[in-house]
Amino acid sequence: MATDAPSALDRADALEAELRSRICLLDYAPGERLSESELAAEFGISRTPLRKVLARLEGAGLLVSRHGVGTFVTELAEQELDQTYALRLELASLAARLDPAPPGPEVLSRFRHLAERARALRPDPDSPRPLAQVIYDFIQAQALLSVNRPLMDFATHLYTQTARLWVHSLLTSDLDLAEEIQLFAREVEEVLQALEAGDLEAAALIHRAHVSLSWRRLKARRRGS
Amino acid sequence: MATDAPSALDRADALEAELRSRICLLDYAPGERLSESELAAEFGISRTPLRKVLARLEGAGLLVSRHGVGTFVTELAEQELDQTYALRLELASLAARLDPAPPGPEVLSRFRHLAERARALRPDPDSPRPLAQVIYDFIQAQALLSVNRPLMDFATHLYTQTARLWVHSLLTSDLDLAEEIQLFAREVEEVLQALEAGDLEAAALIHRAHVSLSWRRLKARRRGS
DNA sequence: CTCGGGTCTGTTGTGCACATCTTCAGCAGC
DNA sequence: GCTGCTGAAGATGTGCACAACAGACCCGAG
Repeated sequence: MATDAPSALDRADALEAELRSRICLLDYAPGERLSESELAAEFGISRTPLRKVLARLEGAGLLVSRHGVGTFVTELAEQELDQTYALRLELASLAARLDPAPPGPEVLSRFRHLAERARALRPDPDSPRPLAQVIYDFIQAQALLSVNRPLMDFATHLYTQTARLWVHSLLTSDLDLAEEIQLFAREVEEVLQALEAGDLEAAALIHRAHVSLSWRRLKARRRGS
Repeated sequence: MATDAPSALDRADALEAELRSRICLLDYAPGERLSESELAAEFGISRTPLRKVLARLEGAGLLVSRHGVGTFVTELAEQELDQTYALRLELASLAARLDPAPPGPEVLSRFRHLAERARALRPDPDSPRPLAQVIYDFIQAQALLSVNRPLMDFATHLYTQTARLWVHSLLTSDLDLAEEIQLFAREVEEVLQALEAGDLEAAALIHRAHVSLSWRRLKARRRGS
Protein backbone atom coordinates (compact mmCIF):
# COMPACT_ATOMS: atom_id res chain seq x y z
CA MET A 1 0.00 0.00 0.00
CA ALA A 2 0.94 3.64 -0.03
CA THR A 3 1.44 3.64 3.71
CA ASP A 4 4.90 2.17 3.25
CA ALA A 5 6.31 5.50 2.10
CA PRO A 6 7.61 7.61 4.98
CA SER A 7 5.71 10.70 3.91
CA ALA A 8 3.49 9.36 1.16
CA LEU A 9 0.54 11.69 1.66
CA ASP A 10 1.07 15.24 2.72
CA ARG A 11 1.56 15.69 6.41
CA ALA A 12 -1.49 17.94 6.34
CA ASP A 13 -3.69 15.06 5.19
CA ALA A 14 -2.40 12.79 7.93
CA LEU A 15 -2.89 15.53 10.49
CA GLU A 16 -6.42 16.15 9.29
CA ALA A 17 -7.23 12.45 9.54
CA GLU A 18 -5.81 12.38 13.06
CA LEU A 19 -7.83 15.36 14.25
CA ARG A 20 -10.95 14.09 12.51
CA SER A 21 -10.50 10.80 14.29
CA ARG A 22 -10.01 12.51 17.63
CA ILE A 23 -13.21 14.46 17.17
CA CYS A 24 -15.22 11.43 16.09
CA LEU A 25 -13.71 9.27 18.83
CA LEU A 26 -14.62 11.88 21.41
CA ASP A 27 -11.07 12.63 22.50
CA TYR A 28 -12.44 16.10 21.94
CA ALA A 29 -15.99 16.40 23.22
CA PRO A 30 -18.63 18.40 21.34
CA GLY A 31 -18.30 22.05 22.29
CA GLU A 32 -14.75 21.62 23.55
CA ARG A 33 -12.19 24.30 22.79
CA LEU A 34 -9.01 23.43 20.92
CA SER A 35 -5.85 25.50 21.28
CA GLU A 36 -3.93 26.19 18.10
CA SER A 37 -0.72 26.72 20.04
CA GLU A 38 -1.00 23.49 22.02
CA LEU A 39 -1.85 21.42 18.97
CA ALA A 40 0.97 22.99 16.99
CA ALA A 41 3.38 22.20 19.82
CA GLU A 42 2.09 18.63 20.12
CA PHE A 43 2.67 17.90 16.45
CA GLY A 44 5.95 19.80 16.36
CA ILE A 45 4.86 22.23 13.67
CA SER A 46 4.10 25.91 13.48
CA ARG A 47 0.63 27.34 13.85
CA THR A 48 0.43 28.10 10.12
CA PRO A 49 0.08 24.57 8.70
CA LEU A 50 -2.05 23.58 11.67
CA ARG A 51 -4.39 26.46 10.96
CA LYS A 52 -4.82 25.22 7.41
CA VAL A 53 -5.95 21.84 8.72
CA LEU A 54 -8.31 23.47 11.20
CA ALA A 55 -9.73 25.60 8.39
CA ARG A 56 -10.42 22.49 6.33
CA LEU A 57 -12.18 20.84 9.25
CA GLU A 58 -14.13 24.05 9.68
CA GLY A 59 -15.17 23.85 6.05
CA ALA A 60 -16.27 20.26 6.68
CA GLY A 61 -18.46 21.43 9.54
CA LEU A 62 -16.57 19.78 12.39
CA LEU A 63 -15.03 22.90 13.88
CA VAL A 64 -15.87 26.57 14.19
CA SER A 65 -13.42 29.30 15.13
CA ARG A 66 -14.22 32.65 16.73
CA HIS A 67 -11.77 35.53 16.64
CA GLY A 68 -10.22 36.22 20.00
CA VAL A 69 -12.09 33.38 21.67
CA GLY A 70 -11.02 29.99 20.39
CA THR A 71 -11.67 27.08 18.05
CA PHE A 72 -14.51 24.81 19.08
CA VAL A 73 -15.80 21.38 18.16
CA THR A 74 -19.28 21.78 16.68
CA GLU A 75 -22.33 20.28 18.30
CA LEU A 76 -25.78 19.76 16.87
CA ALA A 77 -28.62 21.88 18.22
CA GLU A 78 -31.49 19.89 19.72
CA GLN A 79 -33.66 20.62 16.72
CA GLU A 80 -30.99 19.69 14.21
CA LEU A 81 -30.43 16.45 16.09
CA ASP A 82 -34.01 15.41 15.43
CA GLN A 83 -33.75 16.41 11.79
CA THR A 84 -30.52 14.51 11.44
CA TYR A 85 -32.03 11.38 12.92
CA ALA A 86 -35.06 11.65 10.65
CA LEU A 87 -32.73 11.97 7.70
CA ARG A 88 -30.58 9.02 8.76
CA LEU A 89 -33.71 6.92 8.94
CA GLU A 90 -34.45 7.61 5.28
CA LEU A 91 -30.86 7.24 4.15
CA ALA A 92 -30.57 3.83 5.77
CA SER A 93 -33.14 2.46 3.33
CA LEU A 94 -31.67 4.38 0.42
CA ALA A 95 -28.25 2.82 0.79
CA ALA A 96 -29.59 -0.64 0.04
CA ARG A 97 -31.77 0.50 -2.84
CA LEU A 98 -29.26 2.78 -4.55
CA ASP A 99 -26.17 1.21 -6.08
CA PRO A 100 -25.91 -1.65 -3.54
CA ALA A 101 -22.52 -3.33 -3.37
CA PRO A 102 -22.68 -6.98 -2.28
CA PRO A 103 -19.97 -7.39 0.35
CA GLY A 104 -16.95 -9.50 -0.62
CA PRO A 105 -15.22 -11.93 1.72
CA GLU A 106 -12.91 -9.27 3.13
CA VAL A 107 -15.81 -6.95 3.95
CA LEU A 108 -17.67 -9.82 5.59
CA SER A 109 -14.70 -10.72 7.73
CA ARG A 110 -14.44 -7.10 8.67
CA PHE A 111 -18.02 -7.17 9.94
CA ARG A 112 -17.30 -10.45 11.75
CA HIS A 113 -14.36 -8.83 13.47
CA LEU A 114 -16.56 -5.86 14.39
CA ALA A 115 -19.16 -8.17 15.92
CA GLU A 116 -16.49 -9.77 18.08
CA ARG A 117 -15.21 -6.43 19.25
CA ALA A 118 -18.75 -5.23 19.99
CA ARG A 119 -19.42 -8.37 22.05
CA ALA A 120 -16.21 -7.80 23.99
CA LEU A 121 -17.14 -4.23 24.92
CA ARG A 122 -17.45 -3.52 28.62
CA PRO A 123 -19.07 -0.40 30.09
CA ASP A 124 -16.44 2.12 31.08
CA PRO A 125 -17.84 5.51 32.07
CA ASP A 126 -14.33 6.95 32.24
CA SER A 127 -13.24 6.25 28.69
CA PRO A 128 -15.60 6.38 25.73
CA ARG A 129 -12.81 5.47 23.34
CA PRO A 130 -13.34 1.70 23.00
CA LEU A 131 -17.04 2.13 22.34
CA ALA A 132 -16.56 5.15 20.09
CA GLN A 133 -13.85 3.32 18.15
CA VAL A 134 -16.05 0.31 17.39
CA ILE A 135 -18.94 2.54 16.40
CA TYR A 136 -16.66 4.58 14.16
CA ASP A 137 -15.31 1.46 12.46
CA PHE A 138 -18.84 0.13 12.07
CA ILE A 139 -19.84 3.36 10.34
CA GLN A 140 -16.96 3.11 7.94
CA ALA A 141 -17.61 -0.55 7.20
CA GLN A 142 -21.21 0.25 6.36
CA ALA A 143 -20.00 2.85 3.90
CA LEU A 144 -18.70 -0.07 1.82
CA LEU A 145 -22.18 -1.50 1.25
CA SER A 146 -23.00 0.89 -1.57
CA VAL A 147 -20.82 2.22 -4.34
CA ASN A 148 -22.71 5.52 -4.31
CA ARG A 149 -19.91 7.56 -2.84
CA PRO A 150 -21.76 10.85 -2.30
CA LEU A 151 -24.53 9.04 -0.46
CA MET A 152 -22.24 7.02 1.76
CA ASP A 153 -20.03 10.00 2.51
CA PHE A 154 -23.05 11.96 3.61
CA ALA A 155 -24.50 9.07 5.61
CA THR A 156 -21.15 8.64 7.35
CA HIS A 157 -21.08 12.32 8.15
CA LEU A 158 -24.56 12.26 9.68
CA TYR A 159 -23.83 9.06 11.58
CA THR A 160 -20.72 10.64 13.00
CA GLN A 161 -22.60 13.75 14.07
CA THR A 162 -25.28 11.84 15.94
CA ALA A 163 -22.94 9.16 17.27
CA ARG A 164 -20.74 11.82 18.85
CA LEU A 165 -23.67 13.30 20.70
CA TRP A 166 -25.03 9.89 21.57
CA VAL A 167 -21.84 8.59 23.14
CA HIS A 168 -21.23 11.92 24.81
CA SER A 169 -24.71 11.91 26.32
CA LEU A 170 -24.25 8.37 27.50
CA LEU A 171 -21.26 9.37 29.55
CA THR A 172 -22.51 12.66 30.93
CA SER A 173 -25.88 11.30 31.98
CA ASP A 174 -26.65 8.24 34.00
CA LEU A 175 -28.41 6.30 31.25
CA ASP A 176 -27.87 2.57 31.19
CA LEU A 177 -24.54 2.41 29.43
CA ALA A 178 -24.40 -1.36 29.63
CA GLU A 179 -27.77 -1.71 27.96
CA GLU A 180 -26.82 0.62 25.12
CA ILE A 181 -23.64 -1.31 24.50
CA GLN A 182 -25.54 -4.58 24.44
CA LEU A 183 -28.07 -3.19 22.00
CA PHE A 184 -25.31 -1.95 19.75
CA ALA A 185 -23.58 -5.31 19.85
CA ARG A 186 -26.83 -6.98 18.87
CA GLU A 187 -27.24 -4.58 15.96
CA VAL A 188 -23.82 -5.44 14.60
CA GLU A 189 -24.60 -9.13 15.06
CA GLU A 190 -27.91 -8.91 13.22
CA VAL A 191 -26.46 -6.84 10.39
CA LEU A 192 -23.69 -9.41 10.04
CA GLN A 193 -26.18 -12.25 9.78
CA ALA A 194 -28.13 -10.41 7.11
CA LEU A 195 -24.96 -9.72 5.16
CA GLU A 196 -23.84 -13.33 5.39
CA ALA A 197 -27.23 -14.30 3.98
CA GLY A 198 -26.53 -11.91 1.13
CA ASP A 199 -29.57 -9.79 1.99
CA LEU A 200 -28.44 -6.19 1.85
CA GLU A 201 -31.96 -4.88 2.17
CA ALA A 202 -32.50 -6.80 5.39
CA ALA A 203 -29.25 -5.39 6.75
CA ALA A 204 -30.45 -1.90 5.90
CA LEU A 205 -33.81 -2.49 7.58
CA ILE A 206 -32.15 -3.80 10.73
CA HIS A 207 -29.88 -0.80 10.82
CA ARG A 208 -32.81 1.49 10.25
CA ALA A 209 -34.76 -0.09 13.08
CA HIS A 210 -31.89 0.35 15.48
CA VAL A 211 -31.44 3.98 14.46
CA SER A 212 -35.12 4.54 15.11
CA LEU A 213 -35.02 2.88 18.52
CA SER A 214 -31.84 4.67 19.47
CA TRP A 215 -33.46 7.97 18.54
CA ARG A 216 -36.51 7.14 20.65
CA ARG A 217 -34.40 6.32 23.72
CA LEU A 218 -32.39 9.50 23.27
CA LYS A 219 -35.53 11.60 23.06
CA ALA A 220 -37.00 9.93 26.12
CA ARG A 221 -33.94 10.71 28.16
CA ARG A 222 -33.85 14.29 26.97
CA ARG A 223 -37.42 14.76 28.15
CA GLY A 224 -36.51 13.21 31.47
CA SER A 225 -33.55 15.39 32.27
CA MET B 1 -30.69 42.68 6.76
CA ALA B 2 -27.22 42.26 8.19
CA THR B 3 -25.64 43.67 5.04
CA ASP B 4 -26.15 47.18 6.37
CA ALA B 5 -23.27 46.89 8.79
CA PRO B 6 -19.94 47.85 7.20
CA SER B 7 -18.11 44.81 8.49
CA ALA B 8 -20.80 42.82 10.22
CA LEU B 9 -19.56 39.35 9.42
CA ASP B 10 -15.86 38.64 9.30
CA ARG B 11 -14.20 39.54 6.04
CA ALA B 12 -13.28 35.89 5.74
CA ASP B 13 -16.92 34.85 5.68
CA ALA B 14 -17.76 37.43 3.02
CA LEU B 15 -14.76 36.31 1.00
CA GLU B 16 -15.78 32.69 1.28
CA ALA B 17 -19.30 33.52 0.14
CA GLU B 18 -17.91 35.45 -2.82
CA LEU B 19 -15.61 32.64 -3.93
CA ARG B 20 -18.32 30.04 -3.38
CA SER B 21 -20.61 32.09 -5.55
CA ARG B 22 -17.99 32.45 -8.25
CA ILE B 23 -17.49 28.70 -8.33
CA CYS B 24 -21.20 27.95 -8.42
CA LEU B 25 -21.85 30.66 -11.00
CA LEU B 26 -19.13 29.25 -13.20
CA ASP B 27 -16.91 32.32 -13.15
CA TYR B 28 -14.44 29.57 -12.34
CA ALA B 29 -15.07 26.50 -14.45
CA PRO B 30 -14.72 22.97 -13.03
CA GLY B 31 -11.07 21.97 -13.16
CA GLU B 32 -9.89 25.56 -13.48
CA ARG B 33 -6.81 26.62 -11.58
CA LEU B 34 -6.96 29.49 -9.09
CA SER B 35 -3.93 31.55 -8.17
CA GLU B 36 -3.50 32.44 -4.51
CA SER B 37 -1.38 35.44 -5.39
CA GLU B 38 -3.84 36.85 -7.92
CA LEU B 39 -6.84 36.38 -5.64
CA ALA B 40 -4.98 37.93 -2.72
CA ALA B 41 -4.06 40.91 -4.88
CA GLU B 42 -7.61 41.24 -6.18
CA PHE B 43 -9.08 41.40 -2.70
CA GLY B 44 -6.27 43.57 -1.38
CA ILE B 45 -5.20 41.14 1.32
CA SER B 46 -2.21 38.94 1.96
CA ARG B 47 -2.06 35.30 0.96
CA THR B 48 -2.47 34.15 4.56
CA PRO B 49 -6.15 35.01 5.14
CA LEU B 50 -6.96 34.03 1.59
CA ARG B 51 -5.39 30.63 2.17
CA LYS B 52 -7.63 30.11 5.17
CA VAL B 53 -10.69 30.71 3.01
CA LEU B 54 -9.36 28.38 0.32
CA ALA B 55 -8.74 25.75 2.97
CA ARG B 56 -12.33 26.00 4.16
CA LEU B 57 -13.60 25.62 0.61
CA GLU B 58 -11.30 22.65 0.27
CA GLY B 59 -12.85 21.14 3.37
CA ALA B 60 -16.26 21.73 1.81
CA GLY B 61 -15.18 19.80 -1.28
CA LEU B 62 -15.24 22.68 -3.76
CA LEU B 63 -11.47 23.05 -4.16
CA VAL B 64 -8.40 20.88 -4.01
CA SER B 65 -4.84 22.13 -3.73
CA ARG B 66 -1.68 20.35 -4.84
CA HIS B 67 1.73 21.35 -3.56
CA GLY B 68 3.81 23.08 -6.19
CA VAL B 69 1.07 22.81 -8.79
CA GLY B 70 -1.94 24.92 -7.94
CA THR B 71 -5.41 25.11 -6.44
CA PHE B 72 -8.16 23.68 -8.59
CA VAL B 73 -11.94 23.75 -8.70
CA THR B 74 -13.20 20.21 -8.18
CA GLU B 75 -15.15 18.38 -10.83
CA LEU B 76 -17.23 15.25 -10.55
CA ALA B 77 -15.99 12.09 -12.24
CA GLU B 78 -18.35 10.61 -14.81
CA GLN B 79 -19.28 7.82 -12.43
CA GLU B 80 -19.89 10.12 -9.50
CA LEU B 81 -22.05 12.28 -11.71
CA ASP B 82 -24.44 9.39 -12.26
CA GLN B 83 -24.44 8.56 -8.57
CA THR B 84 -25.09 12.17 -7.68
CA TYR B 85 -28.03 12.37 -10.08
CA ALA B 86 -29.47 9.15 -8.71
CA LEU B 87 -29.17 10.57 -5.22
CA ARG B 88 -30.77 13.87 -6.17
CA LEU B 89 -33.71 11.96 -7.59
CA GLU B 90 -34.36 10.38 -4.21
CA LEU B 91 -33.72 13.52 -2.22
CA ALA B 92 -36.23 15.47 -4.29
CA SER B 93 -39.02 13.30 -2.93
CA LEU B 94 -37.59 13.29 0.56
CA ALA B 95 -37.66 17.07 0.87
CA ALA B 96 -41.45 17.13 0.58
CA ARG B 97 -41.99 14.20 2.92
CA LEU B 98 -39.53 15.21 5.63
CA ASP B 99 -40.25 18.36 7.63
CA PRO B 100 -42.02 20.21 4.79
CA ALA B 101 -42.26 23.95 5.26
CA PRO B 102 -45.29 25.51 3.52
CA PRO B 103 -43.99 28.58 1.71
CA GLY B 104 -45.06 31.97 3.07
CA PRO B 105 -46.00 34.94 0.89
CA GLU B 106 -42.41 36.18 0.68
CA VAL B 107 -41.13 32.77 -0.47
CA LEU B 108 -43.91 32.58 -3.04
CA SER B 109 -43.08 36.00 -4.42
CA ARG B 110 -39.48 34.90 -4.58
CA PHE B 111 -40.48 31.98 -6.78
CA ARG B 112 -42.66 34.27 -8.88
CA HIS B 113 -39.71 36.54 -9.43
CA LEU B 114 -37.58 33.54 -10.36
CA ALA B 115 -40.15 32.43 -12.92
CA GLU B 116 -40.03 35.86 -14.53
CA ARG B 117 -36.28 35.84 -14.68
CA ALA B 118 -36.26 32.34 -16.13
CA ARG B 119 -38.72 33.40 -18.82
CA ALA B 120 -36.55 36.38 -19.67
CA LEU B 121 -33.44 34.24 -20.16
CA ARG B 122 -31.89 34.34 -23.62
CA PRO B 123 -29.27 31.86 -24.89
CA ASP B 124 -25.82 33.38 -24.65
CA PRO B 125 -23.00 30.92 -25.34
CA ASP B 126 -20.42 33.47 -24.25
CA SER B 127 -21.66 34.12 -20.74
CA PRO B 128 -23.18 31.41 -18.57
CA ARG B 129 -23.68 33.86 -15.73
CA PRO B 130 -27.32 34.87 -16.24
CA LEU B 131 -28.42 31.24 -16.54
CA ALA B 132 -26.18 30.05 -13.73
CA GLN B 133 -27.39 32.86 -11.50
CA VAL B 134 -31.06 32.00 -11.93
CA ILE B 135 -30.36 28.32 -11.38
CA TYR B 136 -28.35 29.11 -8.26
CA ASP B 137 -31.12 31.30 -6.85
CA PHE B 138 -33.66 28.61 -7.70
CA ILE B 139 -31.61 26.10 -5.75
CA GLN B 140 -31.47 28.34 -2.74
CA ALA B 141 -35.17 29.13 -2.88
CA GLN B 142 -35.97 25.42 -2.92
CA ALA B 143 -33.90 24.99 0.20
CA LEU B 144 -36.60 26.98 2.00
CA LEU B 145 -39.28 24.36 1.31
CA SER B 146 -38.18 22.13 4.17
CA VAL B 147 -36.98 23.02 7.64
CA ASN B 148 -34.69 20.00 7.70
CA ARG B 149 -31.47 21.93 7.46
CA PRO B 150 -29.02 19.03 7.02
CA LEU B 151 -31.13 17.62 4.20
CA MET B 152 -31.51 20.91 2.37
CA ASP B 153 -27.86 21.79 2.80
CA PHE B 154 -26.88 18.50 1.29
CA ALA B 155 -29.43 18.74 -1.52
CA THR B 156 -28.16 22.22 -2.31
CA HIS B 157 -24.62 20.92 -2.39
CA LEU B 158 -25.49 18.10 -4.79
CA TYR B 159 -27.56 20.40 -6.97
CA THR B 160 -24.65 22.80 -7.18
CA GLN B 161 -22.26 20.03 -8.14
CA THR B 162 -24.39 18.76 -11.00
CA ALA B 163 -25.61 22.19 -12.09
CA ARG B 164 -22.02 23.36 -12.49
CA LEU B 165 -21.21 20.45 -14.78
CA TRP B 166 -24.51 20.79 -16.60
CA VAL B 167 -24.09 24.47 -17.43
CA HIS B 168 -20.45 23.95 -18.23
CA SER B 169 -21.28 21.11 -20.62
CA LEU B 170 -23.96 23.20 -22.26
CA LEU B 171 -21.43 25.83 -23.18
CA THR B 172 -18.56 23.61 -24.23
CA SER B 173 -20.69 21.35 -26.39
CA ASP B 174 -23.15 22.28 -29.06
CA LEU B 175 -26.27 21.01 -27.34
CA ASP B 176 -29.41 23.00 -27.81
CA LEU B 177 -28.88 25.73 -25.23
CA ALA B 178 -32.17 27.43 -26.09
CA GLU B 179 -34.11 24.24 -25.50
CA GLU B 180 -32.47 23.63 -22.13
CA ILE B 181 -33.25 27.16 -21.02
CA GLN B 182 -36.85 26.78 -22.08
CA LEU B 183 -37.18 23.51 -20.20
CA PHE B 184 -35.69 25.06 -17.10
CA ALA B 185 -38.08 28.01 -17.35
CA ARG B 186 -40.98 25.61 -17.60
CA GLU B 187 -39.78 23.73 -14.53
CA VAL B 188 -39.71 26.92 -12.48
CA GLU B 189 -43.16 27.80 -13.79
CA GLU B 190 -44.65 24.42 -12.90
CA VAL B 191 -43.05 24.36 -9.46
CA LEU B 192 -44.44 27.81 -8.84
CA GLN B 193 -47.95 26.72 -9.79
CA ALA B 194 -47.73 23.73 -7.46
CA LEU B 195 -46.52 25.94 -4.62
CA GLU B 196 -49.31 28.46 -5.19
CA ALA B 197 -51.75 25.59 -4.97
CA GLY B 198 -50.13 24.70 -1.65
CA ASP B 199 -49.08 21.27 -2.91
CA LEU B 200 -45.48 20.77 -1.83
CA GLU B 201 -45.48 17.14 -2.86
CA ALA B 202 -46.50 18.04 -6.38
CA ALA B 203 -43.73 20.61 -6.51
CA ALA B 204 -41.27 17.96 -5.43
CA LEU B 205 -42.55 15.49 -8.03
CA ILE B 206 -42.26 18.07 -10.78
CA HIS B 207 -38.75 18.90 -9.72
CA ARG B 208 -37.89 15.23 -9.57
CA ALA B 209 -39.23 14.65 -13.05
CA HIS B 210 -37.15 17.47 -14.46
CA VAL B 211 -34.03 16.21 -12.71
CA SER B 212 -34.64 12.79 -14.23
CA LEU B 213 -35.16 14.19 -17.72
CA SER B 214 -32.16 16.47 -17.43
CA TRP B 215 -30.06 13.50 -16.40
CA ARG B 216 -31.28 11.50 -19.39
CA ARG B 217 -30.43 14.29 -21.84
CA LEU B 218 -27.02 14.69 -20.30
CA LYS B 219 -26.30 10.96 -20.58
CA ALA B 220 -27.48 10.90 -24.19
CA ARG B 221 -25.13 13.70 -25.12
CA ARG B 222 -22.22 12.08 -23.34
CA ARG B 223 -22.74 8.92 -25.37
CA GLY B 224 -22.87 10.96 -28.53
CA SER B 225 -19.65 12.85 -28.06
C1' DC C 1 15.93 12.88 -34.77
C1' DT C 2 15.31 11.19 -30.13
C1' DC C 3 16.16 10.81 -25.52
C1' DG C 4 18.05 12.20 -20.88
C1' DG C 5 19.44 15.32 -17.48
C1' DG C 6 19.92 19.80 -15.43
C1' DT C 7 18.08 24.21 -14.64
C1' DC C 8 14.73 27.58 -14.05
C1' DT C 9 10.25 29.47 -12.99
C1' DG C 10 6.11 29.59 -10.68
C1' DT C 11 3.26 27.35 -7.27
C1' DT C 12 1.81 25.96 -2.63
C1' DG C 13 3.71 25.01 2.19
C1' DT C 14 5.98 26.79 6.57
C1' DG C 15 7.71 29.72 10.30
C1' DC C 16 7.72 33.84 12.78
C1' DA C 17 6.48 38.43 14.40
C1' DC C 18 2.86 41.41 15.10
C1' DA C 19 -2.17 43.20 14.87
C1' DT C 20 -6.83 42.74 16.42
C1' DC C 21 -10.31 41.04 19.15
C1' DT C 22 -12.66 38.93 23.34
C1' DT C 23 -12.82 37.99 27.92
C1' DC C 24 -12.15 38.56 32.73
C1' DA C 25 -10.19 40.16 36.86
C1' DG C 26 -9.23 44.15 39.63
C1' DC C 27 -10.53 48.47 41.34
C1' DA C 28 -12.25 53.10 41.86
C1' DG C 29 -16.57 55.57 42.28
C1' DC C 30 -21.28 55.71 43.55
C1' DG D 1 -22.53 46.33 48.23
C1' DC D 2 -23.10 47.29 43.49
C1' DT D 3 -21.88 49.26 39.11
C1' DG D 4 -19.00 50.45 35.46
C1' DC D 5 -14.43 51.27 33.73
C1' DT D 6 -9.76 49.95 32.77
C1' DG D 7 -6.08 47.12 32.05
C1' DA D 8 -3.79 42.75 31.16
C1' DA D 9 -3.77 38.21 29.18
C1' DG D 10 -4.60 35.04 25.81
C1' DA D 11 -7.01 33.75 21.70
C1' DT D 12 -7.36 33.92 16.54
C1' DG D 13 -6.26 36.92 12.35
C1' DT D 14 -2.68 39.04 9.19
C1' DG D 15 1.55 40.07 6.65
C1' DC D 16 5.95 38.86 5.02
C1' DA D 17 10.08 36.18 3.89
C1' DC D 18 11.70 31.85 2.76
C1' DA D 19 11.53 26.58 1.97
C1' DA D 20 9.83 22.63 -0.67
C1' DC D 21 7.93 20.93 -4.63
C1' DA D 22 6.22 19.99 -9.63
C1' DG D 23 6.36 20.97 -14.30
C1' DA D 24 8.39 23.22 -18.45
C1' DC D 25 12.17 24.39 -20.96
C1' DC D 26 16.69 24.08 -22.83
C1' DC D 27 20.60 21.82 -24.36
C1' DG D 28 23.78 18.29 -25.36
C1' DA D 29 24.88 13.27 -26.06
C1' DG D 30 23.86 9.29 -28.70
